[in-house]
Amino acid sequence: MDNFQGDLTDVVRGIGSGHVSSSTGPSPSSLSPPPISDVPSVASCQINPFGDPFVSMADPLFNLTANKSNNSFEVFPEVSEDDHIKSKCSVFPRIQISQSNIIQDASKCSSPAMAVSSAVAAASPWGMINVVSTNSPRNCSMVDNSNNTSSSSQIQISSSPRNLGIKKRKGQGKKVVCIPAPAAINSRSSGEVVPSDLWAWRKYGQKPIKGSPYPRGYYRCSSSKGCPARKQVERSRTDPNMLVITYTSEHNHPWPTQRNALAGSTRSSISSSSNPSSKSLTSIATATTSSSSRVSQNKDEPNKSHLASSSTPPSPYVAAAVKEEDVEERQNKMEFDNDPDNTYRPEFQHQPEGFFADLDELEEDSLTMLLSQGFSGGGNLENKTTIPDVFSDFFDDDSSRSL
DNA sequence: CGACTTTGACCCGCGC
DNA sequence: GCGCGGGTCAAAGTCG
Repeated sequence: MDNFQGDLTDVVRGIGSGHVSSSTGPSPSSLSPPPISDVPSVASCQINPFGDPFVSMADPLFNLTANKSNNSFEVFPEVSEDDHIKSKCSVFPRIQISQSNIIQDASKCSSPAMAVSSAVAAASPWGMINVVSTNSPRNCSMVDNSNNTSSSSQIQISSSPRNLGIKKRKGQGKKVVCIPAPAAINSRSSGEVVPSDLWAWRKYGQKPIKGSPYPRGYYRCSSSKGCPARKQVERSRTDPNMLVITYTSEHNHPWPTQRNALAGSTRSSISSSSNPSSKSLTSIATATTSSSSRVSQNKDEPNKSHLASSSTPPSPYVAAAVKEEDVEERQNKMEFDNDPDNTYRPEFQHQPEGFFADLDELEEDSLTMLLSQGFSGGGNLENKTTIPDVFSDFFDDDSSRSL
């Protein structure tokens, strides 16, 4: 049902594909994104037990220089969870898709921020992405951007035992992601906006939540049978412009393959796929995710929806490491890190070659779409970064699609 | 026809 | 023990 909905993936994609300049470090104040080459990478994208690309991916395209010494977790300070995401941003980094007016928000945070300069950001309603992992009490959360959602927004990712009143299951960790709701563009009649990611999600329920005027949607991973991964999507009570997405459980399967990704993706409640104009409006928000992939994954353009022909998520997205709340999960992550066979592991910045190798496996259109999402919007490519030749064709070819 | 969304009912955990 | 609220199930309907 999130057909119209913007996608986290989209957000990420925008980031990654857009000229992502990211900076981590305690100087959020630097409003001008450093040249890509100088930009420290966001983080090592490490494990994302949930398999969510936006959670853990770095941006290989731009070869963000990762802090090689810094593996993910350290990059992102822990943040606490709270039932309501408060508008206090204290200690965690943000990924900022910097669009001129966006970065300043970073200064609000005392924590390291990633300034992501993205041409795409311009086209995207989401200017800022705040990826957070949580563990410590009350940290940042959502910035009150009610007034500037269009230009600035964030994605917040946190793990917490009980986010938003969600019952915690044993052994499960949760990640909460807050993103600006692509409202009008991606909302359906219900008013619900459901960002999605590269996984295929199937809605299995919706419930009104006490204390919130907005219902919560329940989704499970449909990329693979028996996958326990679930997510809940609801609007923030404190800021209706923000969506709070809670991921629960991990995917028990590799990154969805093209086939899997397409599974159940044929439906498109939005006409965007067939309607060029609407598509252009929603391309950023919808084009990529599994769910969104439903939108974009039309039979007409079956290959455009996913990155997924490779078990390794070849995501050029800005990555953020998420710190798990549970020790167990952390251990699992560590295991992931140490596990060469881990299929989820999007540690691209450390393995650029591997990344490109994976790209070969991707279907051209998938990549095209992916990349186009990011680059087509802003048009600042030339001065932002050097795009590997391997992608140039995609950009050229695809830019028109998203425009 | 298959896969999805919708939605009411049911189940379960938690607090009182 | 009971009630509330959240999470899940599953039938019905929708869509491509």
